[in-house]
Amino acid sequence: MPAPISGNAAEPSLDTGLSATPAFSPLYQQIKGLILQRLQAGEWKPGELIPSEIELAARFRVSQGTVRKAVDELAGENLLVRRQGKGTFVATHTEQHVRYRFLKLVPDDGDLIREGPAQRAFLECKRTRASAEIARALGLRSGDAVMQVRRVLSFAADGGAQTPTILEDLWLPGGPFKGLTAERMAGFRGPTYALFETEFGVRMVRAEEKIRAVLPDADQAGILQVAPATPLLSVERVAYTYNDTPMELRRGLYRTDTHHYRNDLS
Amino acid sequence: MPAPISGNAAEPSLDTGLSATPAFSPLYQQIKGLILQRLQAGEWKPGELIPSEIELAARFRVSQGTVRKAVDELAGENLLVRRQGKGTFVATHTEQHVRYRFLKLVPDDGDLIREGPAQRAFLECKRTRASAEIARALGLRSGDAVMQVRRVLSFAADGGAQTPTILEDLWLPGGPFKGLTAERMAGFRGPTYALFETEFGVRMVRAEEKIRAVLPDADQAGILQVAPATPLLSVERVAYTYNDTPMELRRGLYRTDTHHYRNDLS
DNA sequence: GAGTGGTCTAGACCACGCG
DNA sequence: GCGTGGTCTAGACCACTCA
Repeated sequence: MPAPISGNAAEPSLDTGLSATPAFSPLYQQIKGLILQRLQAGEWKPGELIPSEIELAARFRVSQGTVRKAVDELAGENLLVRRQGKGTFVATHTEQHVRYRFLKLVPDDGDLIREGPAQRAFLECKRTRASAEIARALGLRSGDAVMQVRRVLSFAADGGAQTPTILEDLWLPGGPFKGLTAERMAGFRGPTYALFETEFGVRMVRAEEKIRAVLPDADQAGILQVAPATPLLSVERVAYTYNDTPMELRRGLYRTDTHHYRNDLS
Repeated sequence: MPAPISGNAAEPSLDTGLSATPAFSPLYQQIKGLILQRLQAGEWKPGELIPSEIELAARFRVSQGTVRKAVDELAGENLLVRRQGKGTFVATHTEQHVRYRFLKLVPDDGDLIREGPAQRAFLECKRTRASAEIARALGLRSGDAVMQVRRVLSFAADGGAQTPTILEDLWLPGGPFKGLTAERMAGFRGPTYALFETEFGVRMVRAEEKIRAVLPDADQAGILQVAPATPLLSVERVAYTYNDTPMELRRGLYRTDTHHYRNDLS
């Protein structure tokens, strides 16, 4: 139980060699950092209950209000989930009441009902070596081992027939994802990121997407059952775990004839 | 200076006819509502300094901490901007150090420098009547007066030549935007939403976008100087002012050969 | 130095979930 | 009824801005 600072009021934390700016950091930020460390270290695992504010306050030798502000920020970043009367939990993709937290493609008719969590078909799951481009995105070196997955998501149209709507290629660093197979992915109930959490201990925290309009090649058009001249959304995503470490590169092709990519700006 | 509640602790606010649930609302939420009212009423205008926390606390008969929490939330929603040592200001699109807060199209080479705030050409600005579709999006009735604007944004390519990249059609309710002309828009320095603020008193607070991949018609292809078979991003935006009132419908076509739509997920 | 927002504390009470 | 997070208060001190 490290006492993060000495006095009562905040002080410039550790002195970094060149102290151009004293780099004042509020106490609650330091507490936030300490909590983050424990999350990264896997001390508190996704879905688990973390110590109560009062206990954390005692442990860190600060007031409950200071812990509260640290936890507030972490909850705002979707790393923790507060539940009044129960406690504070490590956020998870498993039972996140919003399934598909990162999937912004929604049916045109505002039906959020999501007719069954989409049908997934895994076309490929192989171990390969990272190209320069893939390596750069994942923070690896060219030639490093990576897992490559290709899958198709189909959504039920009006009649109930499944329409292939998303074609995705995933690249994952070979180390953490050793042992990933199409069978394991196909057999898993729930979001892919939930599988990554429970089976590989990798929790995706945030992601960046680059979106373009493109035409599919013959292969892609065939898989998505569209004419070659059909414009599609190209969605390139890099997903990060704790500490801004990239852990997934994903290239998706979205049909937008019955769905659209929805984004809220503020 | 209305005292929002009677006692010391929070109480269920006004009793709504059917009191199925007492609808408990924290004090700071009520304060937030009161501040919002004043913002909507234009009592504090964009860019202006609002009263200090201490004065607001006195005015509302609550503690500074309660005002602080209300202001914190409003700042989080980009309605207010806090500046330490100076005060709290009403947010504005004018000098928002991030120009183009709602424009997510960025050059492929991560250069955020934004080579000159884009060159704008206004092709049209006319008063028309709302179609059923436009009316629905803007919360009007079919046939109501609307302003319709068509413009092209061009960005400098490597050499320095301007490349037409965005073709946008805007629809605005005729009432608030009476007197809008292409000349006024062309002559205005700064973001369009800043013009709306200073010239028409309409402040855009948030927006929703629906994105698809499409092919341009002959007209559109000509304006954007692309082949007819070039896939483009279709970005349909509804922008809202206070109180979730829609005030703009915007349909954009984005070229994505040198730029991409960037989105951060968390 | 005065005024503003920012941090930190300590204590009280409330709403919620659960046994 | 207990423990949790949620709200509210009052007061102290710190960091920043500007005259």
